Amino acid sequence: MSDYGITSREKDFSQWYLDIVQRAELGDHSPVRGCMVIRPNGYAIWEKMQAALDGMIKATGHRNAYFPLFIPESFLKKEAEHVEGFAPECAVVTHGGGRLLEEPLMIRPTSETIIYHMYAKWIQSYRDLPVLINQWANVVRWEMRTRLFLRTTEFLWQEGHTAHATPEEGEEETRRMLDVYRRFAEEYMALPVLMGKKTAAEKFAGALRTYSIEAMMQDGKALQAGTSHNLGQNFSRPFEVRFQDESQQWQYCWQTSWGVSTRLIGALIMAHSDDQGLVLPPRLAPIEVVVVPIWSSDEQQQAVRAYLEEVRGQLDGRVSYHIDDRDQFKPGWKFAEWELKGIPLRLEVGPRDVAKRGAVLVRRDTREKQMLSLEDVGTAVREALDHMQRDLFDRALAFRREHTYMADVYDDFQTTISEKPGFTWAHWCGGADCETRVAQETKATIRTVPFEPEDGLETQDAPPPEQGRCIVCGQPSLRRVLWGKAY
RNA sequence: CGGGGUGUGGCGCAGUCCGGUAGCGCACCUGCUUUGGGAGCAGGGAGUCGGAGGUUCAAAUCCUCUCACCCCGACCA
Repeated sequence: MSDYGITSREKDFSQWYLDIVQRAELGDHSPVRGCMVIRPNGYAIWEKMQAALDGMIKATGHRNAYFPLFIPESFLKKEAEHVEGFAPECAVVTHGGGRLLEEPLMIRPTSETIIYHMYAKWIQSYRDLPVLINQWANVVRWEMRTRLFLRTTEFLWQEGHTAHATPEEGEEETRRMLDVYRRFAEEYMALPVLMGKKTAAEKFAGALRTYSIEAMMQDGKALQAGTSHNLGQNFSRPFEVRFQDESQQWQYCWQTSWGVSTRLIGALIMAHSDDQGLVLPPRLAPIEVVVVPIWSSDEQQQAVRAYLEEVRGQLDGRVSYHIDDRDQFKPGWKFAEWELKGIPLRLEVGPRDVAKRGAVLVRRDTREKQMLSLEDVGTAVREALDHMQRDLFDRALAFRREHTYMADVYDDFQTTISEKPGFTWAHWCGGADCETRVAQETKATIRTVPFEPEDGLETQDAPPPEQGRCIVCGQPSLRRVLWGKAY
């Protein structure tokens, strides 16, 4: 019963991940290296994510727009750090219409440059601010090593780009959207995340500051699940995104950008799924309930089919469901199949249920069975979905806490990092050298620097500020930062 | 780019060392029996053995080159 062609997590975690992607038909390799086909099962999850997040982005005052795929090569070069960070991984178009182009076109790795070029045209006055725009788009980054959903050459994402009159507004926006991502991860993905600041080494190329949400996968590794950047005036200066303030002075805008990508589907898989297949949080499941009718004789089939109409009455308008009445598969086969695909609930309806005027409800995550009477089906299903959503979050949070450690001296830190998959809180002086040394010696990097009480955002589960010494150099440190191996 | 591995019906694999009529399981098609945890029997269809050269009477198998994918490392959401 355990071997349906999925490698167990214990045996080989990354093979398990790839098996889920293939067997649940979420995605597949394309003929082009590193590129991914998102299959209908995977895309349906992305559409659920888009719908929820798009609503949250609009609720915070943003509007959607679309900017082009091609970026003049010269644009990317205008911000020094930005070009240094992205040029090596850009795809470049040199020909069009059979002729060599005068200026090569970069395929966007991200859209700051092209968008801010346009902002410069649109913004004249403080009355034009803030500009709050989001776009859903594809981007291309020529990565060395790819993995379906987690890192692919082309991926889908949303990128928000805003312009403000003051640095305070920019900072506020950066944090607001980070918190939107946290809420989305927690409430829809059932994924607990740690918010915080990125170190200089990990920040976005061209940003003043980068914030992120970090999640723990079942192998104890960290996954950056969303980022929000305070760009300061780093782009508004080279792109001349300026406005006249109330006193007729020309000022450069204060800007932000923020994004999440199809990588979140990878996060979903690695956070919740098991050796039987995909486990989806109900709020992102394309189908919430699959109904599997059971019969043998024709008379039974007629009775069950008639009864199914009553069951539908319980489900219609309350949940999204699918009735799997294919005759070529036996019920047991269907059970396994829908579990593999991650559908949260299964409702079994057979002759015994017709006789008792009931149904059997089974949860995907716990495989717990519940006998229902017909008139309770609608509410029981709704309740089970809510419970499952909450349980997935609680389980993931408990897992993260169980796999989070403290270390005070470097020896201890190294042992913990190498022997215990997970996160480690340890003191750090703030120096790039110490960070680099740890990365080289242990493969662990600083995933996040917790917010301070006065920041207005809280890094849940972070140890409070305290006097300590950097685990590498021994210099004084005022707080522990989060270390871990990352995807 | 470096190290390791794999390419053989749709999928998973054996066969390669030691050259000699391409095989197994699943899936698929037909029929009958089945249906509350991946059904059984009988019959059937399907493969230029990743690609290109070479050696040989003869190549999935030996030699050379090449391509793709996976795993581990260097880059990253």
